[in-house]
Amino acid sequence: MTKYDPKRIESKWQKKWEKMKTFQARDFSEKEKYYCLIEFPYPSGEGLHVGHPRSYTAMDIVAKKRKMQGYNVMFPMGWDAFGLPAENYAIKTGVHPRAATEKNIANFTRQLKSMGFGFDWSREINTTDPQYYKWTQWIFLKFFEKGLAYKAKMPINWCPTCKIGLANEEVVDGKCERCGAGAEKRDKEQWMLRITEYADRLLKDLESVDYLERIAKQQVDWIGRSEGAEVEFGITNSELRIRVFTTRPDTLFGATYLVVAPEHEIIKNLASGPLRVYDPVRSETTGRRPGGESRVKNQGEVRKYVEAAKGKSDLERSELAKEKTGVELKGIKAINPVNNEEISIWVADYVLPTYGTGAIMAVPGHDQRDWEFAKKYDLLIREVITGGDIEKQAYVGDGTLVNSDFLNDKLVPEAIGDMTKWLEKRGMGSYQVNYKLRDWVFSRQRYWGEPIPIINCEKCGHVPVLEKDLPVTLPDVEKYQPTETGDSPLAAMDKWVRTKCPKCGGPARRETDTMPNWAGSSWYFLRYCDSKNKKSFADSEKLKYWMPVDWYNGGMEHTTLHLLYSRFWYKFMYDLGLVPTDEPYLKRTSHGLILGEDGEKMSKSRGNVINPDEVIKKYGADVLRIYEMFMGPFDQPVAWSTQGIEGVNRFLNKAWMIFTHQIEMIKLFEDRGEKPIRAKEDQLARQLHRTVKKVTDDIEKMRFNTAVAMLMTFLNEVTSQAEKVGEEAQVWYYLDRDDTRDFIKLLAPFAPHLAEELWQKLGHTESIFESDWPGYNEELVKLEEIELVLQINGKVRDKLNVPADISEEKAKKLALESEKIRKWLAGKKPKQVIFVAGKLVNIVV
RNA sequence: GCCGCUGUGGUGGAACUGGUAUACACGACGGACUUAAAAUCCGUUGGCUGGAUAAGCCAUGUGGGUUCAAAUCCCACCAGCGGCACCA
Repeated sequence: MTKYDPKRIESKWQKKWEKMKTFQARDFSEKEKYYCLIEFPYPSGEGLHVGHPRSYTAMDIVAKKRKMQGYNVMFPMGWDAFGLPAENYAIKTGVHPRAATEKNIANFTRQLKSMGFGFDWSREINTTDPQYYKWTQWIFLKFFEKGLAYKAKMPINWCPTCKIGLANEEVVDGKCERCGAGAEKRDKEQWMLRITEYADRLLKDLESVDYLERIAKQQVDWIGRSEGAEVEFGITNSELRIRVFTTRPDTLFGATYLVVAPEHEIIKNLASGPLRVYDPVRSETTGRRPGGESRVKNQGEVRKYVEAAKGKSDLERSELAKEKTGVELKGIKAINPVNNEEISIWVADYVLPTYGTGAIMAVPGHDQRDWEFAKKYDLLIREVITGGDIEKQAYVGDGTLVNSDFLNDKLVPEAIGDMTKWLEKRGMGSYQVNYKLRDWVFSRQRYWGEPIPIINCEKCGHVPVLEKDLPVTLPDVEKYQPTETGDSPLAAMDKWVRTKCPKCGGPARRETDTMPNWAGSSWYFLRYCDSKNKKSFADSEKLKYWMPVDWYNGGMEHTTLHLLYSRFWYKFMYDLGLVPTDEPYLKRTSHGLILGEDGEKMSKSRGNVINPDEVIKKYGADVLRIYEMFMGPFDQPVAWSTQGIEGVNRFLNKAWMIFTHQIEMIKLFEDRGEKPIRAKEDQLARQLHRTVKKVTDDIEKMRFNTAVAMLMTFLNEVTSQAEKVGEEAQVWYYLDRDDTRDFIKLLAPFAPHLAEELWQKLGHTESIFESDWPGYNEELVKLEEIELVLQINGKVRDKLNVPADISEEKAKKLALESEKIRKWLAGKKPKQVIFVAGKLVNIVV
């Protein structure tokens, strides 16, 4: 008998599968299609992380099972290769991101191929390939054409020392990661995508797809729909107005002050000096002087506060909520439209510019944050809803209205409706649906991304690059560092920047911003359907055949951004008639992170990184695959265990030993024209049927850990029933050809190399993945006999072996006859006897 | 801070819609084989009382509740993890 040698069999089958095109998907096959998708990796310099194979193995198991179930399966792979790390590496070393990326991809490819995944490599894509990003740019132009791409002034992180824009990740504790100087917010003209236009549908259509509950929940919350009213407050001695959004227009009589975000335009507009207005065509800011406005008296103080807020992140601003700060805009007052009361206006950084209108009406009596703020600054707290004690804290519950004129004695829901109507009638406000979701900042002032295909012409404004001129390729630059003006390094490439306007032919300048990493990943699953198409992003017939994705697995960390962005792009394309359905993914699941042995996130600096290459070298890919599935519940984070992997190694060695032996024995019998013995047939056969059922079901529910446990249990059963038979006292495992075949099939998606090798030893010439998935007999799965539990007051007192289908009457009778039960009853009369079929009898005394 | 999730032996975890808590695996301990070690095989293994493989009590983060019955449902609290829009 040969020893289990994963190295030999794994590379052997990997080569064979590639040669035989075993896992290639066929366009327009008559079989039903099944599209399995995993998030394509960013090919980092560190190589494959043991976390990657967790998701890939899971979907690989699904894909292989589906193939055996007769589907035409597509399970593609590609590279999400634009991104910050390659660029920062380039800044440090001068190595072109393209070169670094190519090298990393080669390494990733080697690593992935050594795992035995059934990827269809013929469809491989790479977001940094001009033939790919040509279509990313093309889709952007569609957004531009439809008015969903626009420019707006948005804050970026800015390091005043390095004079460059920073990604959020590069700001650590409010400081620039490179030099340690305090990072600031700085306004910059940015390309935006109007995702909010789709907020409604992104929310509603979640009902039509099968996403894991917590994934759908997180999306719903991220979109954050709320109904309420927008209310307009006038300002004393001014034509300016402040609009606020509130979900509680019923409390308007209790609004005793307003709070605006430090970024709110009213602050600039009420300051002395010219009103600054940005001219998008000329890319500059010009001054305009508003006439006869009132002025804030404590401008110095306000300006200082606004400046300080620039150095804080949104996170800090809301985190500091315990100690809320603010400054009153002295000398001006707002007018409450319902009662013409003059109320003070404050600026406070706990109000964020990005939500609602960037201004709120404060109702300290009925909002806890407002209440704390009012207590601190000694502002009026007025009760307008009964039911609480506003001296102690804000009352946020239901109740009837008081101190509210025409709303008095009404209940909250009615008051909301009445107030909204009242405001609408007088033009002071309106019913409004508000979303937390914000438009998507689509510009990056970076090198390693898709150039935004826009040409800025002095005469014509923003002009799209002609379709025939796509792709706008990334030019080589001398420096990868963003420029001191905050523009991308492309801005320094004068030759590249200077071009002609496609509309008027006059001199014009190229857009130098690039797209965010999310761009390429927002539509990659479409390109897989037709990855080599030169005429369009993908052939519409092929899209019709393959889309939508049947099952998409990825990380929880992508739930709100990537998942939402790609749904948005897809819906937009659906509206243009470019894709066949209105949702891209039928089913979405998530995997948990793999942590280091210390329970911490794996990272170089912690020194707890496990390299999959080393694991494969020591144990083989099949062991790594099964260990990653066995280590814990798939959707939860689990810590790596070097010891735990030993158990899986033993399991596969045992499987190899048992089956190579038994296959020889079966052949021996068959050669002699005898039927192999299958004594104890009943027990083992029933166990096998149970195993088939459990593994079949568990894969669908992504409960891979219990599926593996079941495979182990079966093997334990096989060994425990083995006997020595014959003259040479050979071990006999009581498995005939059919049993052996079925078990190997169950093992195949988990340990494809081992299973394929055993399959061949059984005498098959075609791949095991061309065979069919085993079925089971529901009758044989059922237990014949059960252990009936006898309880008294819910405590187990005795157990009886009885037929599984025992009747209620008989079970109760047996229970009361039990000696132990009689002892516990001690002559007392049972009050109640409860019978649970197939489980227990509980006697209540 | 906001949103989402998790908490069960020495460890990773199992327990389907409330119904035998601790499957499977790791580790530990004892034994077999071996000159020895590794590997392999067999046995024991939640805690406490007990000579016991007799009997019993206590255990699913903490405190309460619902129920004949709670790891599972409800309320409050504690701890940890993920996301928070320019990391991907």
